[in-house]
This record gives sequence, C-alpha cells and structure tokens, in this order.
Amino acid sequence: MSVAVENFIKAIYKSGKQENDTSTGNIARKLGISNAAVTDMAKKLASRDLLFYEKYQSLQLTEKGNKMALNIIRKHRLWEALLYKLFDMSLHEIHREAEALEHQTSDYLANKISYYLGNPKFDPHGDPIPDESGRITTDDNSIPLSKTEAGKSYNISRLMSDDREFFDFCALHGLKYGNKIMVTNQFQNNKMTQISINYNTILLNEDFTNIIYVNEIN
Amino acid sequence: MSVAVENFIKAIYKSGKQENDTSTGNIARKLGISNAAVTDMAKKLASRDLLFYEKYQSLQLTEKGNKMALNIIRKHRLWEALLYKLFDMSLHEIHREAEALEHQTSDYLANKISYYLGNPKFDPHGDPIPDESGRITTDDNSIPLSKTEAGKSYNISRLMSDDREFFDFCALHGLKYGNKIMVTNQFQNNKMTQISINYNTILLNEDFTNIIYVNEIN
DNA sequence: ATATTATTTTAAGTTAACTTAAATTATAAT
DNA sequence: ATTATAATTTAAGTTAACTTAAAATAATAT
Repeated sequence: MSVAVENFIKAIYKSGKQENDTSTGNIARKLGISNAAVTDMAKKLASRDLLFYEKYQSLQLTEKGNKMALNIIRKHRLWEALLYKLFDMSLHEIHREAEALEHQTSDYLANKISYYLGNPKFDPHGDPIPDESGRITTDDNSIPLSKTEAGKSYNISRLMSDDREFFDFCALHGLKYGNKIMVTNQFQNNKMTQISINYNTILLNEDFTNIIYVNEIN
Repeated sequence: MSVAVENFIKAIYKSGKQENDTSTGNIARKLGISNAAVTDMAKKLASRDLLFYEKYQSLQLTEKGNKMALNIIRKHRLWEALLYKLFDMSLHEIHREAEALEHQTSDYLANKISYYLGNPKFDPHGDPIPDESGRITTDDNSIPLSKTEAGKSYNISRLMSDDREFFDFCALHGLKYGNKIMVTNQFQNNKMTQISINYNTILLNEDFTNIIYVNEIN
C-alpha cells in the first residue's frame, strides 16, 4: 500500500474515533488535500474493500480497512515508544518522525520493536498500542482533567494532542505520562482547573484540561 | 527529495564506487527500471544540479549530488547499526529494513542515532558510515581474503554483499565483522582459501574471498 | 416550502515516475 | 571502412495522486 492510501485510511479511523466525523470534507481538511481528491480516493479504496462509499455519505472503514488502520497506528506508536526511550526527544519530535517511519516498517520489524520494549500497551502520549492482530487495551477509565474533582489525586494517563506548543508546555511543567498530580481547584464558571505537581501550582484552561487525561489514585 | 530521486542518486554513487560504471544502462539495471526512465531522470536531476549529464555519456554526480548520496548512505548504515545492536536480526534483514527507513529519516534523527551508538565509524557489514558532512573514514587497509597469505591471522573488516545466502553462510560460521580468523592455506590454482575460525576449518571459493575483507593482525 | 448556503461530486487537467516502441548514435566485428 | 549489434535517446502513452472549476445535491434559514 502506498503512503497516500495508508494516510487516508488512518485519517478516516482517527476522524471517526476522535470527532465522529468521517465526511469527505473533514478527511480532506485533515489530510490537506482537496475534496475532489478524497472522493476519488474513496471510490478507489471502496473497490479494494477497504471502505464503504456511497455518494454524499460519510466514509466507513470495512473490517479490512480497520485492521489496516490499526496496524499503521501500531507502528506509529511503537516508533514513538522506541525513539522516546532511546533518544532525548520531545513528544512532538517523536510524533513527527514516527509519522514518516510508520509507512516503512515491516510487520516483522514492528514485532521486534515491540518485543524489545517489552510489548508495551501504551506509547509515551498514553495512547494505546494495538497488538499484532489489532487489539487495543481498553481498560482505560481515564477522564479528562476538566471532569476531575478538587482534592483528589490522579496519574496522568494520556496527552491527546499533536501540538508542539502543548507538548513543550507539558514537558516544562512535568506533565508527563505516568506522573502524579493533585487537583486543587475546579473553577466551574471559568472552565479552569488548578493542579499541583512537583510542589508547583498550575492553572489550566479547558483547551488543555480537555486533552489531558488522568486516572484517579485510590 | 522523493524516494525515486534518492535511490537514483544513491545508485549512481554506488555504481561509480563499486563497478566504475555509471552508464545509464547500468543504473537502469540496478534500479530495475527502463533505460528511458533513467534518461528522463538524469535530465531532470541535471537541471537541479545534482549531476552532470551529456548525451551518451555516463552519469557523474556533482558535489551536491555526492553529498546527497553520502547523506542517504549515512542514514542507511546508521539504521543498520542500530537495528543490529537492538534486535536479533541478520545482516540481510537489517539491510532490507534500512533500505526503506533511510528515506524517512531527518538529519536530526540520524544524529540522534549516531550519538546513541557512540558515533560509530563502521556499520555491521564493516562499511564506513559517513559523518554529518559526508566525510568517510578512509584509513582502511583491508584486503580481500583472496589476497591474504597462509599462516597469517586477520580480523574480518568487511562483508561486501547484499545477498541473503551469503550472510546466512557467514552468520552460521561466525564470519562476522571484527571476528578473528587464520588463513591456513591458499590454493592458487583453484582460487580457494582455507581458513580457521572458532576451531573450525572452512574452504572458501573466490565468490566469497573477493567480498570478505580483512585486516592483518600484527 | 422555498431560497440561500454549504458540501460533495464530476469533469478536465497536471505532475512525477514510470512504460513500450521507434529512432538515433555508439561500439565491435569483419 | 563498412556493417551488424548494442546502447541510448526520443516520442508517445500510462498510472497514482493530486489540482481547479463547474455542476449537482444536501442542509439550513427564513
């Protein structure tokens, strides 16, 4: 499969999960290509049994398409995990490199990376890494920071973003996968959350509290 | 630069070094594409100052083209070194994977890999790894096994091949970069070389003794 | 219900990287 | 030196992955 096809399938998968919007327009926007190109590609991939396509309807992956998406995502996240472990690279940087490497990775190599890392279930963003057959660990009870309660402690479980500035901010303040924080205040009216981490207090607005996921520590 | 361009430039570099034949026909054969495609590409890359092209003449890289080739080869060999170190993979396998990864590797990542490995000067085949600016360690006095003398000891310095069967054979018999061997006999008439390694005796014909390079141990 | 707006599709065209077939030029053989 | 053969180039065509512009359809607002 070509890089274009792989990215197309991946975009549908992600848009479905994240925004529940797999309209051709949204896919086009995500991939930075024209609507016309998306229509073309959708027709082509429908004929290859990777997705269902009906005029004016949103795109839906077939079982085969889904498997393919998960396989690409697996490779992406394994690369992120490996680069993060070996080298001194930021979450943003590992994402950027993985974006390219994911398409040039044999299943064989992916398994080698996975084994080397101890078959991890999550990448450095806290995103789950699908296994060889596309299964994802779903015992994820994590909630966004915006839904947490003041006075309770949590572990950071996921940083759902691709944005460099966000990651830089997180790195600076120790907001890292696995790290412990305490919620000290929830300002409902202003949609701000105040947390304590490493003896520092930070006030986060909803742009951030909606993409930082945590698990309560009991 | 596209993968096609990178492979094209690399093929010229390698064909120049290894066979001293950068005719369009040879490049076409190496890349598995038609002569016509090579002519087309050559014209295009000449206009980008990557090579000199004159009708019916063999292709020659410009300084810029040469740098580019060395940069791709650097990435290839760094990947080989990393995969070989981290995972249990054969020389043939690391070559195959590196062939794809080399085109998706930023200079930044290449430097990270290099640093992690301690800025190695040679890859697991014994091929030199160009540094960031394309410089190659040339203090290589190694000679092919076919030119060695009976009774002397050598270190294996290079396994110049891309062939799976060759690598499998080498792996099986401990013929590995850095390992020590002793030449026990040179059969001039039959162009065979007898060596001793790990208390075993192996007889190699010229197909092998021409691509296994060694350094004398004094 | 109809008009306006937004989205999606169709149609036609472009570019990179190829192909095959024919024409040209170089090389080798007598 | 001429001819046969081999290599290379030119010409024309293909495919994947795009583009823009126009046409068709869907969604929304009054």
